[in-house]
Amino acid sequence: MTGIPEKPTLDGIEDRWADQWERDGTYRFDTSAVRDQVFSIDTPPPTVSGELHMGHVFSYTHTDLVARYQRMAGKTVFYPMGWDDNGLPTERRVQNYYGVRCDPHEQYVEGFEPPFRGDPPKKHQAVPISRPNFLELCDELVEMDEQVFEELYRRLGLSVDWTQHYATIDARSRRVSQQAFLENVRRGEAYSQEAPTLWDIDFRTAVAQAEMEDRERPGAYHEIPFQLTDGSGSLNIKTTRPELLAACVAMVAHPDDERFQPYFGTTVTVPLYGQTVEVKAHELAQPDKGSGIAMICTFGDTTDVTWWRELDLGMRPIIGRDGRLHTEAPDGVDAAAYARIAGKYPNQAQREVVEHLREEGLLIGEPEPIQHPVKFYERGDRPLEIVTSRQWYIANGGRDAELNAAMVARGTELTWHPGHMQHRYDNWVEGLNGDWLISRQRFFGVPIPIWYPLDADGEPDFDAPLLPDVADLPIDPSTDVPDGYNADQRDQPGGFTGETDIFDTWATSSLTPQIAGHWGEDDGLFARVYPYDMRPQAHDIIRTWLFATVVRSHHEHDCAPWTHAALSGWILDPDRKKMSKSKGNVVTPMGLFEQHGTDAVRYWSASARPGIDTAFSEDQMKVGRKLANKLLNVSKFVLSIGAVDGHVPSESADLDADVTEPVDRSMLAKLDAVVAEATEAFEAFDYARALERTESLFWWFCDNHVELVKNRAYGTNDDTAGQASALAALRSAIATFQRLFAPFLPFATEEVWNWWHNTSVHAESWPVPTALGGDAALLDPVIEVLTLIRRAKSEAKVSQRAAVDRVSVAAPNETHDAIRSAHADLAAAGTIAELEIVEGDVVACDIDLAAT
RNA sequence: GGGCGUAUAGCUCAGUUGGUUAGAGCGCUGCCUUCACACGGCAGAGGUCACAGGUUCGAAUCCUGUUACGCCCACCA
Repeated sequence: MTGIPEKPTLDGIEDRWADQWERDGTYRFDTSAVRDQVFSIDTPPPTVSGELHMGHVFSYTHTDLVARYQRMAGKTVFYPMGWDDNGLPTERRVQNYYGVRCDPHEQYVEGFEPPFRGDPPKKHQAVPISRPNFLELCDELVEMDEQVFEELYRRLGLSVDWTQHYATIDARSRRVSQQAFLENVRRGEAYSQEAPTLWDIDFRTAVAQAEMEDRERPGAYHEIPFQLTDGSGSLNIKTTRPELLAACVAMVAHPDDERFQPYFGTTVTVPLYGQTVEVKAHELAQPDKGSGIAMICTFGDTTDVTWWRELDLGMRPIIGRDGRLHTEAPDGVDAAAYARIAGKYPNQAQREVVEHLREEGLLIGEPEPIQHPVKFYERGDRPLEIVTSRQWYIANGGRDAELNAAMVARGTELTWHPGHMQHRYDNWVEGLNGDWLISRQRFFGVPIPIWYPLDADGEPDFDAPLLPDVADLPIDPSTDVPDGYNADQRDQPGGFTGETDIFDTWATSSLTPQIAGHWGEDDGLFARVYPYDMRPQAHDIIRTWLFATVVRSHHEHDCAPWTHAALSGWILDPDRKKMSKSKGNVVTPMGLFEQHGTDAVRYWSASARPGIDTAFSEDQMKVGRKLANKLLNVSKFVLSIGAVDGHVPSESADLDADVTEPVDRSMLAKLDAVVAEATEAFEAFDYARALERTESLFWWFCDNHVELVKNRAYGTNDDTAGQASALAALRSAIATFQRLFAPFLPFATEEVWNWWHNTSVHAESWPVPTALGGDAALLDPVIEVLTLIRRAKSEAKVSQRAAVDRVSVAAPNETHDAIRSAHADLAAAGTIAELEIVEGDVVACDIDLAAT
């Protein structure tokens, strides 16, 4: 208990209380709690990029509001924190920070010193280093970044239990990730397959459907004739990718398209390259697109893959993993013609093919420019190609209707906030077109824990993978050796070989509930927190993080991973565009914390309704600052009345006996209603509503009720019972407001609470309505009269303290009792000598100002 | 092409099952240097609730349609 300060201030309270909370373990999870007492949160692990941006502040505050409410409402809150440091963003950051690049062919260098630590010059050529050296640098940088992040999150006032923390690349995450995958393999939910796959030619890795996005790109229709092999004419196609003519394996048109029905089953010759292909029918062919008949190539797009599979066509792959056309012509393709494009990138090959077509007179008309959507890896710079390779998949309902229905059903088990976000989930699940591709041909990530036996020729047997023992996890198959083999049998005929791929980052982060809850390591803890109560996250990763987590939970635990999914919106800049670095309009949170105070920044976040994209607004932060300041000052004022040496006399427990005045009971009745509303709102995760109701009554309380009763509270009228009533009601109200605001303004409320308590406000119980049964409406006509008196003084341009000789209040009969009950308070608040009440249709005042 | 969301004061937004004169904050105007707060207080001006129909005694709220903006999804020939 610090007592009431002479001059309350918000300056410096963040560091003081953040340190205190850490010392006291205020937010520590009680591991002995039973499940019913626990509120568990599957916190999003932010990508550790070295800086916190406003989007983090915004959404993490939302989660913290709910966590703080639940804690005060009596729950033990499991609020862990994770860092997502696994995957491409870290690889990129390591490359840029140290001026290196990973080349698996390089030899490991003991004690390697990178050329730079931070900001290599722009013209610096990245130094190739081995994979182990690269991973060491990843670990080093991640550790530095995480320290910076933790400081920022503490400064934001998150009530996280920092002892419950994890990183998606740490040993526990690797173990959980590998163990869950091996369970998937054993149950047949995970499998490897050689198949056409979306492929980023720059990152040289396979890409999942969820990481793919459409971008509008210019292209052009090239009209090209295919000669019928019986010489009876030609069929013309329009294609945007003439460079794939050499990969053509068939033509296709819609089965009902009368223009092409006569040709189904006949053959044509591919121009330039001479291979003979058949004309096929398939419903996916669209009669109104292009010329109505298309060529099928292996592979130009995902429709080609579908056609190839369903029509059981042959394969003529021409694009390699490096994005270049193969140097050798595929089967049946004219080698001399192909030589002109061999080894080129697709865009170069296209120019060459068009030139070639022109030379041969096989281009009908000029290419017709169009804008069309092209698939990109969301982090990539060049269009995705489709390359055949062996990859690992987890069944997610993309190929199995029954599983798909089960995944949709899991979505209905969740309570979505806001509810309409479920549509996005349904949309995504129902639109899946394949299983979840989890293997990546990258370096920094969790290794796929699999080996393959090699036959006498040294060829791996992919159908009989060697699995490690769960007790040995985590493992790295590139250095660890499977049971029954010796290290020197690695990559030898009759020996074994390790899987070189790693898991996609989502394959690990889809297990955050299991990682944070110590699944497979502390079953008691896991049972206390799982399924979690809440998954907070951004709505743009429903199709990735949210869906993937549901998939893993469905397979492993046969339930939904949480009961509530709370989706937060985005920050928009004042032009209503999504805030982004490239636009140069990102503001750093630390500067805002320092300028406005953390509580003020949190206030801005808290005033945004759940799931709604929200404009960045420093004005809102100023309002929050004002609110925090007001809370300090009104607390000081109220608590100072009747205080001794800055200390408030201990509270009487018996409000019923102390609060006797109808006016005071009316105020507490209004507060009761707000407590009920705020509680109801928080139970529905609507923190913004709770704030708005609380704040609205708070200002009314400061401006009206305090002003009305302060003279009685001072005891200026020698009304002892009235004074006791006023003081008890004021202190009760202040105690309630301080707790109602605690989730929103954790620093300011802790500051004022400690003036008169020895406990943390964040460990206090959430307010419940009093049992006084006051008449909430009683004060309304009273305050109306007070406002009229103020208006009269304002219009007369005199001070609000100016004395009034006489006021005649005209008011409807039914309000007379109420106004009479506040007669003395009104007279004192308005400095009125004589106040009379007469009948009238509406409340009105006739005021005689005293002569000055 | 399918789906979802939003549209209320100059700006940012509330408005809970349809119910008197549509609310708040910021900004703006005027006033008060008041003994909790000038990082303050009091008061005031400001709205055809996107548009068009419909249901109803009564619509910002429900229904239909239209427009604008944003987002998600979709097989890109």
